[in-house]
Amino acid sequence: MAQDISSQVLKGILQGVILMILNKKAEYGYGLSQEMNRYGLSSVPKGTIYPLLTAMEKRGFITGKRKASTLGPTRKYYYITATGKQEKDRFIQEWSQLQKSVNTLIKEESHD
Amino acid sequence: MAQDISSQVLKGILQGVILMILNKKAEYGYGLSQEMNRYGLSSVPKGTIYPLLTAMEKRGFITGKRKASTLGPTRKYYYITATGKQEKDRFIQEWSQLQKSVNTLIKEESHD
DNA sequence: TAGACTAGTTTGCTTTACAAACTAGTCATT
DNA sequence: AATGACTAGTTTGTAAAGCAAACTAGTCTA
Repeated sequence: MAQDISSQVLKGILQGVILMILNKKAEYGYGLSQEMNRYGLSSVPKGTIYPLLTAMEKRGFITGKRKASTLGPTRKYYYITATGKQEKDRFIQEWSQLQKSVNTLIKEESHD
Repeated sequence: MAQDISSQVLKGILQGVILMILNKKAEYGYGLSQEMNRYGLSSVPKGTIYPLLTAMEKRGFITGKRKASTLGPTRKYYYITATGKQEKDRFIQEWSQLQKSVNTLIKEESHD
C-alpha cells in the first residue's frame, strides 16, 4: 500500500472529495472516513471531518438525516443537494486545471 | 485561458509548488508570484506568499539573500537547500498518490 | 463488567490565510 | 517637482481551519 497523504496536501480538496463520494451514495461521517481510507486518502481525524460536514450543511451543499443503526449509536447520513452537485462539478474542473499546472512543473524539472 | 484555481485548493500544495520552482532557479517573492501565474496558478496574495517564504526559511527548506535591483527596490532571492530538495521529492510522491486517489473517484462517478 | 468498536459533539489551542496599511525604490507623464 | 503606475517587501490584526482530546452513548464479545 502506498504512503499516506499528509493532511496538509489533502486539506484543500477534502470538501470536493466528500461531495464526490456523497454524489454516489449517502453516507454518515464515520462511514465516509472509512470510505476515504479505501481510496488511499488517509484517515481524516474526526475533529476535522465532523465540523466540516456541519459547515458544508450550513453552506447548503449537503443535508443530514439521523437514522438509528441496529449495530451501534444512531448515524447521521448526509445527502448531496443540487447546490452541492454544482459545487462538486466546479471542484472537478478546478482539480483538472490544478493537475495540468502541477504536472507541467514536475515534467519540466525531470528533463532539465 | 482556463479558470483560476481557488486559493482553497491551492493551499496544501503551495509550498510544494514553490520548492519545485526554486529547484529550477532562485527567485524572489514577487517574481515567484508572476512565475506561478504563468503556470496557471492564480495570483497568490502577498499576505500569503511572503509570510510563507519566511516560514519555509525557518524550516530550513530555503535560504534568502538580498540583492539590489537596478529597476526597483532590493529583492530577496530564495535558494532551495538540500533539506528543501528532499521535501520537494516528498511532495512529488504525495502528489502522485493524491492524483491516483482523486482520479479514481472522478472516473467512478462518470461511468455510473 | 470490562474492553473494543462504532458514532457523534464540543471545547480549546495552534496554525494559516490574507486583506490592508505602510515603507521604499524606479520610471514615465504632466 | 509632483503624480501615478509598477515593483518589492514587512508587519499587523482578524478571521477561519485544523484537530487533539475529552465527553457521551450505543452494540458486541470475552
